[in-house]
Amino acid sequence: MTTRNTPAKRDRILDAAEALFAEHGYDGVTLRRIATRAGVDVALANYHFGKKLDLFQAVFARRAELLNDSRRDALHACQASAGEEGPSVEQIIEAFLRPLELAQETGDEGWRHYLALIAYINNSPYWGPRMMSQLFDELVQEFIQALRKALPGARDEDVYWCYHSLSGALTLTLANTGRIDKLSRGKCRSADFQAAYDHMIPFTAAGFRRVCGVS
Amino acid sequence: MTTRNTPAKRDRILDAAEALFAEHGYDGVTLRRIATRAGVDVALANYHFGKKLDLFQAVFARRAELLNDSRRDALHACQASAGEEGPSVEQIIEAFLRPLELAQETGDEGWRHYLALIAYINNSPYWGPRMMSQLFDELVQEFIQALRKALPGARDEDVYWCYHSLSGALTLTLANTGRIDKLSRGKCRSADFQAAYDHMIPFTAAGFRRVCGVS
DNA sequence: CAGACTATTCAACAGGTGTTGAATTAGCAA
DNA sequence: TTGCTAATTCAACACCTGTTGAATAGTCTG
Repeated sequence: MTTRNTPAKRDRILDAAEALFAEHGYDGVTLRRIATRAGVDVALANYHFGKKLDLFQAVFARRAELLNDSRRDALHACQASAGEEGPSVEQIIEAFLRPLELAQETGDEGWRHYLALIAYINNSPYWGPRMMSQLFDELVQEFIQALRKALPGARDEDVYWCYHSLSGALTLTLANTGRIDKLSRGKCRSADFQAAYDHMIPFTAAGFRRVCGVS
Repeated sequence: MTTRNTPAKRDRILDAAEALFAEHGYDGVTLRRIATRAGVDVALANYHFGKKLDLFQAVFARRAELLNDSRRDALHACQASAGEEGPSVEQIIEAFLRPLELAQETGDEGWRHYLALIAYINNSPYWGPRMMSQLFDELVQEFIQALRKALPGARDEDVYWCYHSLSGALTLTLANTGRIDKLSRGKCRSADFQAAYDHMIPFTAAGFRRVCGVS
C-alpha cells in the first residue's frame, strides 16, 4: 500500500451510491442506505464527499471521462480508416454505441449501474438540463458534426431531431427496465446490450438517411 | 351542482401531484408540497386518496383510459381507411404518436405534465416494470400486431426491438427536458411536439423497414 | 329548523432525514 | 516509543416525513 492509498471504503461508497441512485433516483436513496450497502458508517460519506449532492455529482463524474475517451477513440478510429469523405452514418453511430458494451463485456456491474444512472439523469426534466451538458455536450457535438458531414445537404434542424431519436432509444436501453422482455415474452432481453445495438444501428442509420434526405 | 359533486380541491390535488411527480419523481415530492401547490391542507390528500402511493397511482391512471381510447380510435380509423393489406408503417406510427399532440393543442398544461410523468415511469427501472404493463400493454400489443402485418416476413424479435427504439425516442420527447434545445442552439424546441413527431414518424418508419427487411 | 353526511382543517405522533463536531482508530515518520 | 495526520466511527442535533384521529365547516335532506 502506497502513501497515497485511497482506501477501499471510499470506492465502496461510490459503488453503492451508483447502484442505488441508478435504480431509485436521487431522492429515492438515503445516505444511510448507501452507507449500509457499503458496509460503512453514515458520516463517512460526508467526510469523503461533502453534501449528498456532491456525492451524487462525484458518482456521475467518476466514469464520464473514461467513457468519453472510449467514444472519442472509436470516432477518431473510424474517421482515420475512412477515406476523404469521412465515415458512413452506420460507422459513426457504431462508434457512438459500441463503447457502451464494455458495460457487460467486463462483467463489471458498476458500469451497468452507471449507464442506468446516465439514463435516469438524461431523462429527468430536473437533472437533465443541469448535469448532462457539462460532461457530454462537447463530444456529442463532435459526433453530430461527423454525421452532418456524412449527410451532405441535410438541414441542421433535421440532424438534431434525428440525434434526439437516437439519444432517446439509447437512453431507454441504458435504463434497462426489462419492459421489452415482458412485451416480447422473452424474445428480447433488455440486458443484452449487444443485441440492442445490433438493431439500433441499422434502425437509426436508416432514420437519419430518410429524414436527412439522402438515400 | 349535483349531489355527487366532487369538489374542485380533489382535482387540484391531482393536478399539483401530476406536475410535481413529473418533474421530481415519486420520492422527490412531498405531500406538503403538493398540498401547498393545490392550496389545500396536507391531510386532504390522505382523505381523498389514502397513502402517497395510492395518490401516485391515481394520478397515473386518471388520464390513461382517455389516452388509450384516443390512440385506439386513431389506429382503428387508419385500419378502416386502409385496404385489405392494412395500413402502412407510417400510418400506424402516426396513429401511435399524433394523439399525444393534444397535450399542446388543448393548451392544457395538465396533459403535458402527465406525458412527462409517463416518461418518468417508463424510464425508471423501479416503476417501469411495476406500472406500465397494466395500463398500456394491451393496446401496445395491438399496435405491434398491426406493425407485424405491415411488415410481412419480419422476425418477431426484430419488430420488438424496433418498437423499443420507437418507445425510447418517444419517451425522451415526452420527458421534455429541453436538452435538444441547448444542443441545437435553439434550432429545435423540445416543447414543440408536432415538430418532434413530424421527424419521428419518417425516422422510425424507415428504421422499421430497414431492420425488418422490407424495402 | 334538525340531522346526516361529506369535505376540510387542525394538531400532533413516531420515525427518518442530512449534517456536524467530537471521539476513536489506523498508518506512517522521526 | 512518540507524535502527526488521515480515516473512520459515535452520538446527537434540528428538521422534515407520511400518516392519523379528533375537531370544524359546509351542504344537502327531511
